[in-house]
This record gives sequence, structure tokens and C-alpha cells, in this order.
Amino acid sequence: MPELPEVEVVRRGIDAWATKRTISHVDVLHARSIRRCEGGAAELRAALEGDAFRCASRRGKYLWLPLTRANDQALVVHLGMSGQVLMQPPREEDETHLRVRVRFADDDREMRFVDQRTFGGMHVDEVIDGVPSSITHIARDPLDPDFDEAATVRAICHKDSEVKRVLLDQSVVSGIGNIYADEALWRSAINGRRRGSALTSAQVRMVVSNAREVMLEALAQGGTSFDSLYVNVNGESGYFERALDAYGREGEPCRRCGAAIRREAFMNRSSYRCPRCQRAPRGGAGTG
DNA sequence: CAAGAATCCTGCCAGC
DNA sequence: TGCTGGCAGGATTCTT
Repeated sequence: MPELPEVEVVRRGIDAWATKRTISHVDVLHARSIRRCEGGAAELRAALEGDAFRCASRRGKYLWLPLTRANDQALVVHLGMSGQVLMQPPREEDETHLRVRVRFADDDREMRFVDQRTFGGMHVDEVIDGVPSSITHIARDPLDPDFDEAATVRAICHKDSEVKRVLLDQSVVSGIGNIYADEALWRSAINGRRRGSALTSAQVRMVVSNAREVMLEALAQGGTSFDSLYVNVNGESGYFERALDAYGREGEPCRRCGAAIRREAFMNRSSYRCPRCQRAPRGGAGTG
């Protein structure tokens, strides 16, 4: 569920609450939430305790918190499907799915990683040229000041793959998930099953531009939320759901032409589109 | 090498 | 009532 806007909301919360405080203690309550650390929880604890987070950075759906003393190390966090980062008063009761707790010396608030489905996780990693080495394969996202839109459009146009699949490929462009991919395609009146190589560069440019726009609008609303699963660091939900034009609107009228929005299976998940505005490619071959 | 499928995980809900 | 199957889906790993 958390895509770029939701992760950015969380990043801002962490940046405001969890930086420049000495880390006093780290509790790992679920081993699966620690990824890519050979030494597991012990390694994570050793790296963090006594140090402090300098700031909170983000690329796509990945967050990382560079350390102050160990200048080239950072805590990398991915929320996965159901991850939350909450800044809680220490006396607050543990959440059912609390996985990692980071306590600070001032004991004002503690940082809690809560994750129902454990698709998310964290690890400590070396930062090289400003990015953790484990996420160098993640492309820049459309909100990155150095995002190269022209290069991204060229890359998508050269893909012999359905354009929605390409939008979800974080090595091509990052931050876009199932919700914002459907929204960007609806705004562009393009069917996600059409192949990147079958679209004009103007069409692809429109899709990329719309993805950026819809994510900026969602960010301004505090993100999208369907239930209590996605919340900011204070446990509050965003308001963008009501602004969605396609995602989750099966059977409801298209806001552009009135046709009933259709839900289809795609890549083991659901896609929503307008059957009139976003016509299917001929024969599913994607050449139309 | 690229594209696409399988996999991980738990809670919830419809249907029987 | 209680079980089962389907669904939610991001990123990695495996297969074609």
C-alpha cells in the first residue's frame, strides 16, 4: 500500500522526530524484519546503539537514516505492504505487530516499526555517493530534483512489456505502485496492457508526467489510505482516497465519460480502468 | 539478457 | 459456528 507519497509522509515524520537523538536501545521482536544483516539483530543493535540518526532520506519507496558517528552507514527501511513507522510515547502499549523498537536517550518518544505482513524490513548498509549500496538498482523517482524525465521516457519506450508492468519496475522509475500506476494511466487515457514500445514518446511522457502530478497531489493530502494500515508517524490517515479516479472504483462511473470502471486481474493483483477511455490493445498483442 | 511468473506473509471477509 | 479459499501487493528470486 505505501507508495511514494505515503513513504514521503513517513520520511518527514521521522526527520522531525527521530533525528539528532542518541539511540539508547534497539529491540528486535521479529527476526524477519531484519534483512540482509548477516549478524541479524545483534549486528543491527551494535551499529545503532550509541549513535544518532542525522536525517531521513528517501528514494522511491525506500527510506534511509544516515548515522552521525558512523558517517558512511545508514539504517535502510522499507515499509513493504503493511509497514508503519510510529513515534510513540514509551509508555504506550505495544502494537500487536510491533517488530522493532528504537529507544532514545531522552526517552521522549520511541520509534516503532510495526508491520502486519512482514513484507517490510530494515538493515544497516554502507552509503556510497549518497545512496545505500543495496538500493543502487533503484531508479530515481519523479519527485527527485535530479529525475531525468527524458531518459525515463526513452527507457519505457524501448521496453517490450506492458506499460503498467514497466511503471511498477523500480529499476526504471521508482516510487510508483499499483494505485498511482492506475491513476496515472487513467489520467492519460491509456490502457496499461499496451506495450511501452507500442506507445509514442508523447504518450509515455504524458504518463510519466501524470504519475508525478498525482503523487504530488496525494502528498499534499497526506497520502492515500483505505484502512488503518497506512498512517503517518502519529498514527493519522491521509485523505487522498476520495480523490482517486480509477483505483478501487469498480462499477462506479468514470469521472470523464461515465462508463463503469472495470476491475481486471493483472500481475497477480487488480487493475482498474475505464473501458471506454482506456481501450484494450487489439488481440492483447499490444500493438494498437 | 529480458520478460514474466512464483514467492514471501497475515488479517479479513465472503461463502458454505 | 467454524472452516476454507480468495484477496490485498512490493520486491526478490526463479524460470522460460
